[in-house]
Amino acid sequence: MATLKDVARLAGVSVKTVSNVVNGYSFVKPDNRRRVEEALAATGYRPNLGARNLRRGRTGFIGLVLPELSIPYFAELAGLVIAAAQEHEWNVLIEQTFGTLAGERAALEALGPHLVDAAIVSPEAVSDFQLEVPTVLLGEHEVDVPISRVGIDNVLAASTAVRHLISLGRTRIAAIGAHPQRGTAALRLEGYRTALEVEGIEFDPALVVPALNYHRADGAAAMNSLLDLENPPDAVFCFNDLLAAGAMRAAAERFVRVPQDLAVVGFDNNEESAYSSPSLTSVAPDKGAIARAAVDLLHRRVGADAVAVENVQTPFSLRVRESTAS
Amino acid sequence: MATLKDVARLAGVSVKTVSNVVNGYSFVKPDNRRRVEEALAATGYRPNLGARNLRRGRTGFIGLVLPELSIPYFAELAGLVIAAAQEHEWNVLIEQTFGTLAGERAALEALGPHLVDAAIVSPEAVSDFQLEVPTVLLGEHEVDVPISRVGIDNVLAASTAVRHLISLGRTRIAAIGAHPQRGTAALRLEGYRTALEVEGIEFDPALVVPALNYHRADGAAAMNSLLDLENPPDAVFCFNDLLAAGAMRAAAERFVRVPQDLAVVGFDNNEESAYSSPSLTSVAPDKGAIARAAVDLLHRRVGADAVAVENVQTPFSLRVRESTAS
DNA sequence: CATCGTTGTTCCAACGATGTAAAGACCGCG
DNA sequence: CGCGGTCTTTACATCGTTGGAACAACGATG
Repeated sequence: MATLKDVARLAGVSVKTVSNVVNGYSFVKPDNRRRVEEALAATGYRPNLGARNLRRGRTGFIGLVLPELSIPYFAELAGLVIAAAQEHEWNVLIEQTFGTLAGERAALEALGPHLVDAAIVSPEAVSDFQLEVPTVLLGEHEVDVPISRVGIDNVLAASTAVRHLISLGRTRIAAIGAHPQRGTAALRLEGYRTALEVEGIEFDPALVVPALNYHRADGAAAMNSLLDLENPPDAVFCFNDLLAAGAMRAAAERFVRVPQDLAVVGFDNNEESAYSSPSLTSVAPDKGAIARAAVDLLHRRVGADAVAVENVQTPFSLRVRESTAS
Repeated sequence: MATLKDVARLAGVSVKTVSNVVNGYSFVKPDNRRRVEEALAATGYRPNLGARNLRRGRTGFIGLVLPELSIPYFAELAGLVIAAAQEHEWNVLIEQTFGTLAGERAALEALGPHLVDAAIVSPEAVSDFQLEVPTVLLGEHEVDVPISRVGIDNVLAASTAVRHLISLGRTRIAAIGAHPQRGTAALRLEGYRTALEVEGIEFDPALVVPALNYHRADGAAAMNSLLDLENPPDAVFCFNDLLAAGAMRAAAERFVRVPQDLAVVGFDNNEESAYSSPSLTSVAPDKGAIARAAVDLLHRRVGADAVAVENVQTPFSLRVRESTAS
């Protein structure tokens, strides 16, 4: 592995001159610059990032803390964050929390200034933060500390989804995904209730089903409990697409037809949702916009002395598919 | 940010003694050890990884090169690799190639010894490697250089899947996913042909459909072309679950019933495949075993002088579900 | 009591890069 | 020819850590 020293020796100049060339410093004699560039090419020099960052006081990494890569929403998002980070010459370090308090604490603990320049965190459990690097939160989970956020208007998005169901003529509309701690769940529930109220449909607490995790199995379990009701729903709003996938699966197993007997809306617009049978209507956040906004915000923040709190709202849309065909 | 120096000053000992305590060196007077530990706790000291790795000649990272995180198989695998890497105190750096030659070259170019200690690569296009760090390949894509590999027996797995279809009494069995360059595709095709031969079914080239990418859309397109045949298949073996998802979607759109009119088998056993309607029979590689084997292999390799080539074969199973119910 | 080996601690150099300051080269101008 | 000013290059210190050598303290040994 060639170092600056090797290149310098080969080019017959000092180490610093090579460093200057590498970093695009203007005042280098054309003749020397040429010799250095030849030596760089000849040795295949690549800067040692550890050393460079040690000297510069940066690490060149940002942390991305999320529940689990096997959840499609977070996998898609992670891919987009990696792409966005590349624009700023950042590498991304992914930490999985599995949605647990202990996991989130461990991940946040691990991401000090010694490891990352900044962090993007998608919290589900922690509320007390002890931050050492610029951080931006994804989603709406509430925490005690003022931190910048990026996300969509969950209340509006949820109410849009539910009003879409109502526009189909459905009146017994269930919600799957209530959660005692998650802020995002609370907001989506609020949007659900708002939509019912606006449209003059009475709120029935029996139609709101909690989900401890947001996996497919939870959606299936919730759907089964709804179908066991004396007066089952004719539509269901699921707080993410995995819950919806589970719900549709459970409905199919019980020969409940979607959308005829039961209209279903999801949230997140996972790629798979366009290909399920029936395909799933879903709230589609602009994931690319979220990733870019988060990374750009951190990029502005790093090195800045002011610690302003920004809230970025990214756009969303409703993708109407077969699961809510009329 | 506290450094060793700060801790040393606080504890009234030399920097090296603190370093010794941090690194678990035995010969430290109990009294000093106690004082150092108190000082460590008081300052909340965390080692600067850049500096440590600079000194040690390590980086503390391994690279994971894969096509795309939005492909569920790779997302799930990435999550497992991250978990496995943690056991060895490694952080994982993910590079996406999007399956292109240029992307793979760029990713491999970026992962020198200055950035990672080792790399796990899932290649689809490159064949000429220029490796600077210990590397292990996932899958069976052929390359010119001898490198260690981890993966399943693709021929056996594919033939197992196809023989399962034959055992259902199907005779016109199609294959979706042939690809001119991908080694894995060649092996799965070989397994397909082997199974036909063993079971005495004539090979019909019209039933083998290529797929340039392995996304859902490609599976749908391939399925449509198969259904346009004069004599369409009664079963189809898809080289991954995404192709199968697309195929099932296309079948549903044309009112072809799965499994009655068409049995479908996929490959990879994505989590979503258990929840589709109908649920998808799929070859299930043990992804956890793959991740662990790859990381462990690299861990043995790093620091070793011998450059032996190992080939690790991990187990797989066939998950039979509704798409091949009889 | 001199010697020795074992413990425990410190000092110094080094990993590879960059910021700073200062020295050297070179120019035009009076 | 000497001066000041602009380029251009260099030596040196430094980031935080660890390896190695040197040194100091200690009890045990003959």
